[in-house]
Parts: sequence; C-alpha cells; structure tokens
Amino acid sequence: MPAPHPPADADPRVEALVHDLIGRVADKWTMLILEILEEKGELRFTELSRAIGTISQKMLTQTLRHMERDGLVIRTVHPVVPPKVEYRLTELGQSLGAAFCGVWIWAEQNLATVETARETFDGPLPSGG
Amino acid sequence: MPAPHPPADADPRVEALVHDLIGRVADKWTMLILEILEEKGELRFTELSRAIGTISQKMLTQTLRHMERDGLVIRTVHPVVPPKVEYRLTELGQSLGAAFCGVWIWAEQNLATVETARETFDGPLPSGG
DNA sequence: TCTCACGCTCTCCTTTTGGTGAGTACAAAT
DNA sequence: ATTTGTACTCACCAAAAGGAGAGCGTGAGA
Repeated sequence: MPAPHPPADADPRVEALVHDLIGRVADKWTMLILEILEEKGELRFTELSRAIGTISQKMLTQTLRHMERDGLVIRTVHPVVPPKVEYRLTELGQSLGAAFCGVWIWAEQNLATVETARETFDGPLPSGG
Repeated sequence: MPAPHPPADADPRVEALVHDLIGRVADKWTMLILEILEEKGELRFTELSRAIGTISQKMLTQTLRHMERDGLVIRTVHPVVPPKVEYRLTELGQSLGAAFCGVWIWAEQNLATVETARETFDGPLPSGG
C-alpha cells in the first residue's frame, strides 16, 4: 500500500519519470478526451472533434496519437471508404480517468472559492495614490 | 456526495469554468510546487527553487503569483534586508494537493505500463522500406 | 569602499504550442 | 465528370512558454 503522497518515499529517478509522465498526461486536451471517451465509450474522429467543440484537427490527431502511444486509447481502423476510425479508452486510460476524478471534483467544489480568491487578489489594486 | 465523474451532471457553463480551472492548476510547475510545499510546509523563495531544481526564477515567481491569486498559497513578506519571503499552502492548496494524490499514485503505479506501451508503439516501425 | 545575499523584475532569445488552410485517396452519389 | 465525406498530413504562421542573464535596493561584513 502506497504512502499518502507517493513521491516522498520514491527514488529521485522514479520521481523524475513520474514528473515527466504527469507533464504529458496532465494536458488540457488529453484530459478532455479522456473524459469524453469515458462518458461516450467509443467515438469516431469527427464525433470526438464535435464533442470537444473547439479543438483543431491537428491537435486532435496529435493528442490521440500521444494517448495511443502511451497506451491510453485504442485506435481501430475500419478499412472502408470513406475511412472510418474509432477510438476508445484502454483499461489504463480508464484508470487515469478515475485518478483525475478527484481533480474534477475538487475543481467543481472549489470553483467559487478560487473565483473569490482572485477577486480579492485583483480587487484591492486601485488603492488610489 | 458527487457522482463518479462530475462533469456528466453539470451545467455546460460550470463545465467550461471547470475546464478552465483545470487548465490552470494542472500545470507542471504548479503540481511540483504543490507537492513540495505539502511535504516541507513553509519555504523561502530560494529554498523552493532548490527543491524543484530545474525551475527558472521567472517561472517560479510567475507560478507562485498565479497560485497566490488562486488562493492556493500564502506569501509572507518579512520586511528585513536582505528580503525574506516565505510561502506555504492554504487549506485550498492542501485540498488540491490531496486531489492530485490519485494522479501521482496512478503515475507511479503505471510508469512501467506506459513505457512498455511506448516501446510497443515505437518498436514495430521499421517494417521494411 | 566594495561585495554579497535575497527576491524579485526586465529584456532578449529560442522552443513549443496551436491554429488555418490546403492537399490526398477513393468510392458512392449526382 | 464533379461533388461529397472521412481521416488524416503538411506547410506556414502567430502566440505563448520558458530559459539566460542583467539590474535593483540595501544593510551587514570584509
């Protein structure tokens, strides 16, 4: 069983790798895709694109490739014309989604707190000369 | 108690704000600083810099300001010469650290899996040609 | 007097990120 | 023959991220 926060008792090498991995998966588009595929199950390229709404083809392709490389999604190519490609999460992808769940919940619960903090921080600027 | 994955039952507006907030806090340096302050308690600027090891002054200052604005850290300035400034987590910062804990654990536990997946993905490239 | 330490801030530079728009291959529909 | 739809790929460009190094203010110590 792991400690409350793992990096405290890990090797520095492992820590570095973990940081690297975190840096890769804690990406805006990755998290979005993770969430959507978790919800919808299996989607085609354009369906995914529409579900996200604002992503460019380039970023979608790129992020999906990275996720595939990291073993988070499975890409199924149906050899038909016009092309049909479907994406779904692997178990690893699902487990990452579950791990991020706590962060989603935190964000939802503390949205107002953060906004208040920002107003407090930004507000008292014009303390006129 | 919230649902397994919150965004499914949230307003689209809230969802957008959550995405925005996630995009801000799911930052490499933010996560690092969060973790270190959680471990060490209260640190000075240069102590923090040394603890992270690779961060530039610019990024450290910038990230700390963002975190302060978002109510994640408290910045205490001691009016002495040379200057002394200490940083520590707020309760909100600690709760975010706790939320990210699941992601750290995931990264630690699945490091090898991801590396294997990458090798499998990268390996079979030179298939003739 | 000169240097050092600290916590910045500023400028300059390179790298990375991300968007736009075009092109591709091919079969079915028009 | 032309258009349509799909899932890309590529070239080009703008913006942002991020690093290196200089400067600042000032009191203690050499």
